[in-house]
Amino acid sequence: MAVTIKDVAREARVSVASVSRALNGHHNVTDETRQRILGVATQLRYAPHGAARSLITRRTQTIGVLLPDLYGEYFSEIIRGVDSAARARGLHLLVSSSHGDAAEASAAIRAMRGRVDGLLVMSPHADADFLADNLPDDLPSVLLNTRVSGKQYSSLTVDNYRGACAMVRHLVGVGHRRIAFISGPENNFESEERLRGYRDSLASLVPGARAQVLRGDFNEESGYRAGQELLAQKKRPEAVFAANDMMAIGCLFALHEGALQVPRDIALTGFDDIPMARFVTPPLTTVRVRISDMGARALERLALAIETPDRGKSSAQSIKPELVVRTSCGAPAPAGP
Amino acid sequence: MAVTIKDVAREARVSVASVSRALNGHHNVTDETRQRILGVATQLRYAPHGAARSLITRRTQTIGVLLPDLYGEYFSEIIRGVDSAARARGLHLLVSSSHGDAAEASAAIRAMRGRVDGLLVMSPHADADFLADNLPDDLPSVLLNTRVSGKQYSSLTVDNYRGACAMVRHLVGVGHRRIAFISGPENNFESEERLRGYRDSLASLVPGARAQVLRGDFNEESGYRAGQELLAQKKRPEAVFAANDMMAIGCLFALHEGALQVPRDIALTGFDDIPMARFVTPPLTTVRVRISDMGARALERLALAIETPDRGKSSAQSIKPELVVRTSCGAPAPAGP
DNA sequence: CGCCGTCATGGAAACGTTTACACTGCCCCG
DNA sequence: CGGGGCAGTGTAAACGTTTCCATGACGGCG
Repeated sequence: MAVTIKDVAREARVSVASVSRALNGHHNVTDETRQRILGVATQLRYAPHGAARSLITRRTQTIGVLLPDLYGEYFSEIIRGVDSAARARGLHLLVSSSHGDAAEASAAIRAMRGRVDGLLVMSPHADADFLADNLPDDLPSVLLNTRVSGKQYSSLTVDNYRGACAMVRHLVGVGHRRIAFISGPENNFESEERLRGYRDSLASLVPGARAQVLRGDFNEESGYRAGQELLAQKKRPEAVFAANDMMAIGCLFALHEGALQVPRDIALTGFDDIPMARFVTPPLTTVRVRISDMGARALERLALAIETPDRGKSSAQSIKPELVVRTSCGAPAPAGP
Repeated sequence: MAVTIKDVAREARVSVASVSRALNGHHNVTDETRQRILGVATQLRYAPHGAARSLITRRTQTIGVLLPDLYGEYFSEIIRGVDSAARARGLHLLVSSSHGDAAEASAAIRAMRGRVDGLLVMSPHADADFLADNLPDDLPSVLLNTRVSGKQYSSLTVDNYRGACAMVRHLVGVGHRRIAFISGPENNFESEERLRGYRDSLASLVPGARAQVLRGDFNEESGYRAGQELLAQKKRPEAVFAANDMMAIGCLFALHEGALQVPRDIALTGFDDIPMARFVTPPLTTVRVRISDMGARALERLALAIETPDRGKSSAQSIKPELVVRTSCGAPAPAGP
């Protein structure tokens, strides 16, 4: 059996109350007894039982993180940001990922009850109904890139729409007119917003242009297939805008196999600016999201909401992404990194 | 206040004992009352309090994961593997990362008491003393790539030594004689083993060869600096073997900036086979570790140890990595991926 | 008809903490 | 010299579960 506070109390010949006080640094305990207790505690290698403690204090020092998936650089960047912010505050992270469907996500949320002080929800397929049904209203939560922005929940969202618009504007500015788009999965908020940005800005900037959308799912494989589709076309677009970097990279490989040079023969751009985007050849022009920063900010927001439950009840923050011009788009890359 | 089991009991006009039995699927409760209880529970949106439950059951359904850092693809691949295995078993993950020094790591382990059923420790700088002082002996643990293999702890280790040997053998086989090495950080078990493999096999395969070791720290930046050092040398090596892929990629960029072609002018190889290794140009010849598999296997081992505390008490498993020949080493790449 | 076994249910203890409250000396002040 | 405050300590309640044990009803069998 593990050593409990009672063992320490017995050994130090005091009550458990005094042990608790001494260990938690309360002032109302003699220096002498405190020293004795601390000595016994370290000697016995006592560590308080987390569950017992948080049962009574109603604090767990833990944040629950709900992710749709852990695959790919995007999500690992997110949790890297979340983790570093959490560590700075002495919080732990209970991660739960890969909730394909709503039922799994719902179960995961329920399982978090009594184990976390707050919830960081990142579910691009979660909608208002799902959240209303599943988010306990006594648990502080922050939503990350979720369809529901505003009113009742605290949220942090990338302005995917404007990011996509900026990219299309850039491509048009470089001189491209026929611009194809590789879309993300259906029913994914981010995916939909980027597509909408593409459609709207193309329509407004290139009157009469026909939007060409290739189906994708955010994974490299689907980008590769889209690239193959493009190769098979007789009249290819001048530029391809993939809804995320991983698909752009997959597409790049397909084009390369088809002996097409990027950007000489065809321009190619992505979205997210995952670390890998700098390393492929040619380096990818993309939309920078500062993924890990976003994770960190989300955690900060949540931590604040936990500390002061009333303040900042439900504010929606939007993050404006930024165009990063490298060479894959055919534009002369600006100086700098 | 959140709804507790008492609320459910009152509403369903039964005792808390019956509610507990009904919800946990025990057989000794009438179908009728069970239905009534279940109805009330869902209607009240009752979710059991995790801390309270695990206080009495002594189970948390959670695994603690101790990582040195969350940065880079290597560790995110690890936790991806761990996570998928955990999910398959219905386990949650309490991650704690970035323990620069032993004191932090020690505190993290203590904080896990009563919150986890087992510990997955990945600390290349952890040694026997540290573990003996800090690992509670009543908590099942699995060590991942840690210096202490064998006797008292259950561990999973990549055979870094043989992996490095295989790489040197390959480079020599391709015809290279002057082979430099970019090392990882000091006091890192994996780093040391890879260096040892390089030294030993170079000495045995190329008698009289001089080992050239450039200091690195596993990060891209240090690989870049090593590349710059190489550029500055008058008599450059024919091949460079970086102790991990990230440094190889950094080095690749430096060489590229110096107008050196890889592999025509100089061969370059890495270690780990992170996903990015396939995507750089030229694709990196490296040593495949199957990082996420390793994480998954480690979790399986731990889960087993938790279920059957006596069996498999402390076995050391070693994973043999595998050479992946792409084009950066100057060898004709074999067919296939 | 009475006894015993079975089964559904309830009461209460237990898990390991924190903390409100009570208690004991002691000092200081009136 | 007595009482009030105060500082240090102990006792016990509370947190929300699970589970042991007791209880009572009921049916079957001798």
